[in-house]
This record gives sequence, structure tokens and C-alpha cells, in this order.
Amino acid sequence: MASNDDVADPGSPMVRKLRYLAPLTEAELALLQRACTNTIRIEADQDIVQEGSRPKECTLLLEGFACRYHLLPDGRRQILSFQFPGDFIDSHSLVLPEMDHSLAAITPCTVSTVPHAVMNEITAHHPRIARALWKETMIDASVFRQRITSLGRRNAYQRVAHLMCEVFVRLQAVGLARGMAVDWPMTQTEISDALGLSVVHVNRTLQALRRAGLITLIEAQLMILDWEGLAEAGGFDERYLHLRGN
Amino acid sequence: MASNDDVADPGSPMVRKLRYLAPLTEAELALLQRACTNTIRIEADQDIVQEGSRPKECTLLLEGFACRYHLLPDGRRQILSFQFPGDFIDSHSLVLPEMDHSLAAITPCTVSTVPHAVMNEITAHHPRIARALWKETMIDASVFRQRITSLGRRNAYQRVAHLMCEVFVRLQAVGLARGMAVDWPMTQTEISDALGLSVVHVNRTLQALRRAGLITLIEAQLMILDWEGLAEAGGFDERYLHLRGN
DNA sequence: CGGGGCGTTGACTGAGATCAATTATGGTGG
DNA sequence: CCACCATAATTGATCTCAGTCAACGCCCCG
Repeated sequence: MASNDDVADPGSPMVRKLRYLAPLTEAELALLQRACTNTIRIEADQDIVQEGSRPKECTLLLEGFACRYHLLPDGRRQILSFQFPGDFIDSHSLVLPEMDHSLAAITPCTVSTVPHAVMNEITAHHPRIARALWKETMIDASVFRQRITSLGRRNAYQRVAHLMCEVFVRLQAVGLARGMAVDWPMTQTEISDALGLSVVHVNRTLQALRRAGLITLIEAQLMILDWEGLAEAGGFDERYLHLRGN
Repeated sequence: MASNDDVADPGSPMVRKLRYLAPLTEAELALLQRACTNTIRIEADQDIVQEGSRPKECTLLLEGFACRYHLLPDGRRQILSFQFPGDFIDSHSLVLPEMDHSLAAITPCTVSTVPHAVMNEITAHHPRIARALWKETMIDASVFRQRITSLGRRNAYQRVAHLMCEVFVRLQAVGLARGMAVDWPMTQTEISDALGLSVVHVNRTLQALRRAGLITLIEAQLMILDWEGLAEAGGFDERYLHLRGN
């Protein structure tokens, strides 16, 4: 096994993600990695997939942060979820012909596209891979459900705290946390679009979280000073992310 | 083909649902129907599956209305989605070991349970069935996303209108609409828990929808008087339900 | 016929939206 | 290196949608 570090190489975010999604063989892992050689660079704030389109390939996020969103008739935006490296951000189009939401890059992103024909071939012959993708869809749905609960029943302070916990745990799971710190490239406008709040109120809520000594957020770096406190504030329980136990 | 009606029998809600989920063969349909012979009756307001449990079987809703929900630490409830006859309400447990939400009966329900072992056997040998279930998971996720947009960016009036449109279209798709009328057993408390509103405000919003001549809602029967108007009010576009085109 | 669930109404309150500036901050070209 | 501009963050003042509180009516059912 290749290792390019002092400790055993834990693998790229994609490999890490697949590892907790399903117990795949080395051959299956290699097959997927070979399928993902065609990479594309996407600028920040550009769409990766658009609502109403009918993609002919699946998209995997290799580097950078992205988001799913709906556009409303009046031009407002609802961000549905944030997506991180290792996420199969568009297995959607493999199963449903038309996109019902858009995907956009928050930071510059590197994505890999795999033609549907190739994916269909792979999933048909490797039921464990198909199962892994289905499982990822299920976990995504679980994340959506938590967001529903946040928007329906949690106040601004709780929503922001919960989102920070979620982002931290998900990034940590793919090896993108440095201690208690993670990249946080999302602007306050993006947070507000994700949590159904106004920018002004997000700003005040962030200040409240800082004042409470739970976090610092400087230069797009989120540092969690008090994990227990933040999780408590957000009513966060990581079990819905299904990171443990296959 | 069996027919027990004047017109060609369009099938049970389950068969109707499978028909638009995937082009299954008669053999595959029959296989699924044979797997669903073990039926259970569940009283209104009883849990079907509980958060934190580890079910050993999948559950299919044959009759009655159910809902998914989260319980918050303070006892409040967030209803995540409503489920109708024909829905595979618990393929979740087939893929993820532990339930991250609960399912409850809104009306008395008839469900069928299929052991995971049987489902695993079926999906392993019939990739089209596995694909159909994955597709249903995807459509569920799409419904969750719309709910996020409702809670994040739509006001009370729009939320209720949107929900009514969704419920109507989904019930119509499985043959449970009578003209422009459908059963509406959800209490105002349930609507409020689903849409992140207070009961009082749901009550006033329903009155506003009646006053606007869009609906009547009497004795658990919802009648849509002005479909165009209701869809317009809710910003409803049925494409996210993916009912057409496989 | 009494109690509990559900729906309805009125009065008051408040979390968060909106409006309107002002102040960083970072990238760009001269 | 600095002026310039756009984007992002911040602040204060005001407003509003929806929540909360508190009754009351209705209907079903034991």
C-alpha cells in the first residue's frame, strides 16, 4: 500500500469517504479511482450543475467546497446543503433524468466527471458500490432532515451552532480538520441563505457565538474553542451523519 | 391481467408507485407483491419505527397516512415528511443500521414488513428493483429539499399552499384523489409541526386560504377549488416529484 | 354529562427582517 | 506601492410576521 507520509497514508478525502460508506475491496476502490481521472476546474461562484438540466455524467467533488441550492421566483436563494471533498455530488442525475436543484462552487473546485454509461456499468457489476452510493444518498437525506428541523424549530443561534458542528464533523471525517479548526469559506450571505436568516442577523449571531467563547472565525478559518458548548447550543448529535458502523 | 373494475384496474397504490419509479417486469412486480404478504395494523398516533432503533425489516405503507419526525430535547416535534400508501417508508434501515428519525401513523395504517434478508436477496438479484428503491430515496430527498426551501424562504401562506399542492399531486399519482379532492387527516397541530409554525397561525392561514377561494377543508377532506391559484400561491412546480419519465 | 382533543378567536410580545449607512478587506491596475 | 473598486462585514433604527398566552366553542366518546 502506497504511503507518502510518516504515518500510514489515510488516503484522499474520496477514499476516506468510501471507506466509511462501505467495505469495498482494493479492486473496487481502484476501479472507482480509475473512473475519476477526468478532472475539471471550476471557479468560485460558478454553477457546476444547473436545475432543469439533464446531465450525462456523474460529478464527484475532489477539492473545494460547493453547495446545492434552489432559486426562487423573486430571485432569492435557498442553499440546501454544503458539499465537501469526497462527496459524490451528482449521483442524482444517474437516477433521475432532470435536476431539481443546482450545484455551485463556493470556492474554486476540482471535480471529476464520470459518464453515466460508465457508472451504470460499474454499479451493475459491483452491487457493493451501488449500495455505497445508495447509502450516500441516504446520508444526504438525513442531512436534509436535520436542516428541516433546524429551520422549523431552532432559533438563529442554535441553527448556526448546529451548522458549524455538522461542517466540522463532516470535514474531520474526510481528514480536512486541523485539530479543532477547519476552513470556513462560506460568507455570511451564504450562511444566511442556508439557514433561512437575514445577513444582518447572521452577523449578530456570529458575534454572540464569539462572545460566548464557543468559536473564533477569522480569515475563513473556523476554530471551535468549546466543542461541548457548541454542540449543546446547537442540539447537535452526530449520529445522523452515520459515520460509524457499516 | 386481473381487472376488478369497469375500467382497466390501475392497480394498488403500491403497484402504481412502482410503475412510475421504474419499468419493472410482471415477474419483478409479482416478486415484490409476494414479499409483502405479512401485513400489520397500526393504530393512529402510534410509532411505526422509532429513532435509535435498529430494525431487522423494511416497512411498506399499504394503507393510511404516516409521517417522519424528529423529537427535540424540549419535547417539541418537527414533522419531516408525510408518507402515503405505496411508499417504502423504511428502506432506510436496509442501508443504515440505526434510525435517525421516527415514523408514526397519522391515521390507522396497514403496513407490510419484509425482512432485510429477503430484501437483500431481491435487490442483489434484481438490479432494477434496487434501482427503483434508490430512486425512491432520491425523490424523498427532493421532497426534503423542497421543505427546506419552504421553511427557509416561504411565509406561512406559501408554505401551507405548497404543502397542499404536494400532498394532492402525490396522492393523485397513486390513485387516491377523487377529482380535486383528497383525504386530509392531518390536524392543524400536525401541519404546524410540519411547517415550523404555531397552531394558531396555521389556523389563521387556513382561513386565509379559504377566504381567497383556493380551497375548502371540511371533515378531513381537502378540496382544491382553484388549482392554478393554489400552485401560484405556494410557488409549486411539480417537477421536483419526478412523476413523469423514467 | 363531563372531560379531552381539536379548532377558533383576541390581545400582546418578540425574534428576526428590513432599511440605511459605515467600515473593513482583498484584488487589480497603474 | 498605492489608489481604486467591489465585495464582505458591521452597526443602529425601525418594523412585521408569527409566536405566545388565554379563553371559549364544538364534538365525540366513555
